[in-house]
Amino acid sequence: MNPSRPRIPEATVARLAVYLRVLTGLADGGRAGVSSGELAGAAGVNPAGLRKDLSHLGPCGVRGVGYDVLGLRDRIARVLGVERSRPCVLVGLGNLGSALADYAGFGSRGFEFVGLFDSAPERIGQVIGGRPVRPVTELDRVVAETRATIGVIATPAEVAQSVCDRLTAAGVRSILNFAPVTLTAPAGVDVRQVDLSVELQVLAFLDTQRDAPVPALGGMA
Amino acid sequence: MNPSRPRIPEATVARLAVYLRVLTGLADGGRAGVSSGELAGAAGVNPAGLRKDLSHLGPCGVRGVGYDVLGLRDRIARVLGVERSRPCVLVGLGNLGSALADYAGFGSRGFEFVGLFDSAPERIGQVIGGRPVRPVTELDRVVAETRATIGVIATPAEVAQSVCDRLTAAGVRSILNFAPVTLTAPAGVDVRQVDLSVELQVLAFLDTQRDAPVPALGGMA
DNA sequence: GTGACTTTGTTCCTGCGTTCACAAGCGGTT
DNA sequence: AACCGCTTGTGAACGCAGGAACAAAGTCAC
Repeated sequence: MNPSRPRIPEATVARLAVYLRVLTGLADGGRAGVSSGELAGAAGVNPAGLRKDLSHLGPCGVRGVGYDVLGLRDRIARVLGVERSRPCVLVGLGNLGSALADYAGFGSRGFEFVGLFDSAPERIGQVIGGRPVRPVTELDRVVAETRATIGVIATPAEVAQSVCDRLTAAGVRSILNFAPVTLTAPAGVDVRQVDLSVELQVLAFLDTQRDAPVPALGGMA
Repeated sequence: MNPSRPRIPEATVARLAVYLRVLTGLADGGRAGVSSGELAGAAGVNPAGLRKDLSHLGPCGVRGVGYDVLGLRDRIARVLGVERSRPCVLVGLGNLGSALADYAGFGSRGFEFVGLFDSAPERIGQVIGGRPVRPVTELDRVVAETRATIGVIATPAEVAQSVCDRLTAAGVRSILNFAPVTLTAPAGVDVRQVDLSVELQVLAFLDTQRDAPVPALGGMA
């Protein structure tokens, strides 16, 4: 129903990325068409919800038939902005940072790490994922030169805020933070937090709740 | 208002884990008391929302004064089940898996990796985070012996489903999956999906939307 | 002992996301 | 050419999360 851009819910955007991954797999497998039911099953969501998500991009299926795999894939890719490659910088090349830099999935999804930065001298010069690690002192210059607008923080928690400050000062406007701290950024800068231990703790809570659904009443130990 | 256990929203549980991290930091800093406003600021949420989250554990603050840092920390820890150490197994010791196994934050939050598993012969025997890497053939036995109920999957996407099947067959009932595939698990098994590229794509979309907020209506700068 | 201030805990309300159910439309078949 | 089955797209209701405002309660000052 919508023209194209305005107002796509964030939850929908996250699912569109999942659909895109599933569709890419189907396309590689040679599939030409797919129904909402099958696609929803492969993505782990409700078929009606999937159709509603897709309705935000306008009509893109054929009634009575289903969706064209390649067409839908390209359409979602265009909406998500995967068509053009986006320059990103990554700060912190510890275990997690190295994993991110080496992850092939980013390149095929329109992300290119144009700069890897670390403060440890022994890491400078290492080549990870085809890119050399540079000292953080070059961060501002590289961000300005490459016009990178996305920054990923995979540093220890203690320095994450200062890295965030430097990134925003250099012009980065979207930050993905893996450090277990809540970052403060200027208005207009979007920060997304991924806390691995939080995910685990939610899992542990559900585990606890399943073991002891109703303890006794209210009395504590 | 609630006794203690039944019905805490999942979104609240995720935030409780964040509060717990902030409170631990305050406690280490020697702080004795804290108000909802300050705690909310440090956690990046609304003060009223924080109080509502905390109300699920019953009254735990003092009106006119605030919250006792240590008391609140212990209370949240008890609700989240951090008090007792939970045995977890981790499958896939690539870059990401190694980062997880080596992450000190898990141990201090009540998670203990009692088994690290990989299928690559060159990784067997390596010691990561103080634990040796074992062949996946020992997975079933170790899960049974340690009674591990939580499994973490950090393998390539192609084998994630088969690893999931083996974990559930061995008795694991909570799974945290980092592989970019949608897993199918039996009823009663809780699967949480963390897709790093999805997070990045949501960020990229918001970036795109900001650059071109209205396609054809409002003129751009 | 009384008053006033501070902060919590709760309640109401608004908005969003999700799900269910139906109408519209297209292809295949006779 | 007309019918029938299948699938999409949309409209409406339900439930939930988030935010703001108010009442309860405890402490500090005098």
